[in-house]
Amino acid sequence: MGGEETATSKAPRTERGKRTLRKLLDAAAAEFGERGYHEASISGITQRAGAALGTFYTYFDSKEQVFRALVDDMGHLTRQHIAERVPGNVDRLTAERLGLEAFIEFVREHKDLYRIVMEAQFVAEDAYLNYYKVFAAAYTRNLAQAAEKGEIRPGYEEERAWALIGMSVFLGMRYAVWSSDKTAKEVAAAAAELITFGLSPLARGGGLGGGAS
Amino acid sequence: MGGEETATSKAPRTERGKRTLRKLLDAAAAEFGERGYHEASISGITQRAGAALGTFYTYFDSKEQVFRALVDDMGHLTRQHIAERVPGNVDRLTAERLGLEAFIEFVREHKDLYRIVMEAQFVAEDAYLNYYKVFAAAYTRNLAQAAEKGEIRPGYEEERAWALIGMSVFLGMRYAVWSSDKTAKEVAAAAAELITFGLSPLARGGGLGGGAS
DNA sequence: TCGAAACCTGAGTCAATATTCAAGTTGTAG
DNA sequence: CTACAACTTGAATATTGACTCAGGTTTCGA
Repeated sequence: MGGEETATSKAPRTERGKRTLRKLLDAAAAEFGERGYHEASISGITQRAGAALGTFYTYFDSKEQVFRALVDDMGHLTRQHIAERVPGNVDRLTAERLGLEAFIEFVREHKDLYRIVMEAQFVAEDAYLNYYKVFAAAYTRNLAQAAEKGEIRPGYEEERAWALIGMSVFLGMRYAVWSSDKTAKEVAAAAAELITFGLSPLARGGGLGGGAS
Repeated sequence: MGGEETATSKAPRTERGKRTLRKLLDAAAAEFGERGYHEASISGITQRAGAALGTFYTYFDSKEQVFRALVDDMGHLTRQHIAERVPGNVDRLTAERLGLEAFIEFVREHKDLYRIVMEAQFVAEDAYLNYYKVFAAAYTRNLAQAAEKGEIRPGYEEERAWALIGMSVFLGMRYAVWSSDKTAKEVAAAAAELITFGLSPLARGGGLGGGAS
């Protein structure tokens, strides 16, 4: 997959240009995040950025292109943030808890960008697909490796990856985007307990986060 | 709560009217499902329905109103379909598996409507919120009851409900909307195994679906 | 310091389409 | 059969907002 660099001809060549581009990207994130893709307007973006309408087209070909750029950006940022918070040497079950905790925190700090990712499903489906496929592939691999090491039960790696991603996404939506009435730690502990032991009454009740609500 | 009946003044009074309304609703589901809310056009809807443009406004006040009507409809249909497939007397863990299986099958048969529900997050956020809140509340209650009966470990009912809904939604998206490369039964079995025992290598490996991929 | 390249400006163009409405057609009660 | 209500029609209206462009201003290497 190639598209690291965006449009070739539109890259800024001076310091001033770089500053303007950054202002426009931040403004676009805010505008799309607050108003959604279709309610958002280019003039809204340039107003937020303190620039003239035409300036937008110095750096972007279209409304859709800047939106896609933001989605890709979010993918990088998310993976980076989670990687920073999850040491490479912990076992899979611990990694799940820390990863979810980091994810929820991240979403809280980037609600706008997160909303953009979700809306990409309807605006730039391929970008959205790619976003989650990258996650799912990495996740599937991690699960398979953990299974080999005996850290988790083997089997169903792909289905589990999608199930776990869905869990994270919805917990992020509910406890980061919609409301922050519980801490990321609490939510992550609850989910980790579920991921580790399932719902079965036979599993040991102690363990991680305690057990009571 | 309460909006069962839609607009009062716009209800059809003759057989012909009822038929036209139904054609418009079906056409709207197809148009929104295929093209998304904003790409969809009223003229697209009326063309599919074989009606004139103005006829749409005999039955609906606006584009958004018909969209909301479809979201509400989907909520009813989904709950009904799942309730039909999950006997009331089975234990919670079995209910989870059957419910997910029914859900995936349902999404496969109603991809258009399902896409509409997801897009509602950006078009009619309150309708979307309501859709999931109803599910989450019911789910939370079911989990609490099951815990009382000793069918599952108690605690974290609300977080678990959202986590499980997220799982279903993403598995539905991946294995029903995007691709049908696995049967609903297979996917449900994998998820049920995860929900029941978690990932822990300590849980018994036999049980439900076997274990190997 | 100079000039070209880079950048900025915002009024104007243009296509799309949600919604209205005045004039017809069909159904049905009496 | 008649007349009114229900329904249908599609051209016209009105708004919106993405995108263009011709002319300025700023930057920066030489």
